[in-house]
Amino acid sequence: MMEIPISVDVMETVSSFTHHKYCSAFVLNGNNAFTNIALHQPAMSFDIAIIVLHGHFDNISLSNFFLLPISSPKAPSHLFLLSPIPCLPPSPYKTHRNINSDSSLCLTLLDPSPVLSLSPLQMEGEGSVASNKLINDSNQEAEVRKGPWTMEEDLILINYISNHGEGVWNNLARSAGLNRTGKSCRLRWLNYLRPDVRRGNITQQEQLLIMDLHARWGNRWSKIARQLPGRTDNEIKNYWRTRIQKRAKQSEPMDFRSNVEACPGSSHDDGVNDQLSHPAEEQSIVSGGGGGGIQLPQFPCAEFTEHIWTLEDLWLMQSAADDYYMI
DNA sequence: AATAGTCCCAACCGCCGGAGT
DNA sequence: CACTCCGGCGGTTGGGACTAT
Repeated sequence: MMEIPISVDVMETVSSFTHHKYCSAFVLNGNNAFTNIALHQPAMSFDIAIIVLHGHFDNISLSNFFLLPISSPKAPSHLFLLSPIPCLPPSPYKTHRNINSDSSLCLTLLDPSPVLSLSPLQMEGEGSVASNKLINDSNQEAEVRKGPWTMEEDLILINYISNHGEGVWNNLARSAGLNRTGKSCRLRWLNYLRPDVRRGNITQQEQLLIMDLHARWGNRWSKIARQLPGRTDNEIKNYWRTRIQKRAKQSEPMDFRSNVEACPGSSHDDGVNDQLSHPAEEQSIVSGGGGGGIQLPQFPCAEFTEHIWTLEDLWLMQSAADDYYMI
């Protein structure tokens, strides 16, 4: 992976867009870590988000970007992407001053209009099967696309829903110009793109809750998921099958037990089950609310820092923000 | 470094029930 | 009542990521 240093010129460009009251800019580097490069406000609410793609990405997911807006009560009105991917045709926002002679730096405005022109975000990695199929399909028309969603499709879907809301999914797919089934769009939105989808590892509390609810309800994943805000049935199902079921097969003692026992107030199974048997408390369990004020995470401030935000940090931000805005 | 094996999860498939006609 | 359409659900799987050899 070739790392491209962020030049001062880029910083100036970014800074020129950070005059907005609620605005932030990030560098997303190849290690899935976010470097905050121009944070002017506590990262609780963004109207504009600027993300600089730093380095080379073979496989990048839009969910990485949406970790930013989901920490705010509303989606940002604009999302800028600064990308060192070669840009054709030249963007009016294009900056110069080489970062690399081969790769221009593009500033792409992702306008929330329903019609989205092709951005320069085509990643090399997706150039093979998926996009070839897309091209072929455009010739043959009508053949519905399957398989992994591209960033373009994600953006189209997000833009469309943010402007028109959810509706009849088949109509939505047609109206948005997505060559996908309504089912596919629904699934993608609900399991992945929806702003309130919570990501990150399943916590000990969530694991306990999943096990308890599964004991009660069986494989009713969607029902179980409703008790874990932000978690999808698909995620819980996968988690169960790949972790819990596997361990059960191996007849290994669940490692959560030792951790649970280490937690004050949860010294044995009875206590845990008692706690879980009250739905009202389930909410408090998963949201981490144990009484007392909610501690918002501390964010780096104004000037440029080298502070690295990992995905974990952002997940923490998101959950804290969720709690904050629910007050 | 190369290969094989394993893990994980996004996305698909098929079925079902409800709503509308 | 029968049919169609659609959304929701649970089961399954392809393939990329990761780990072990």
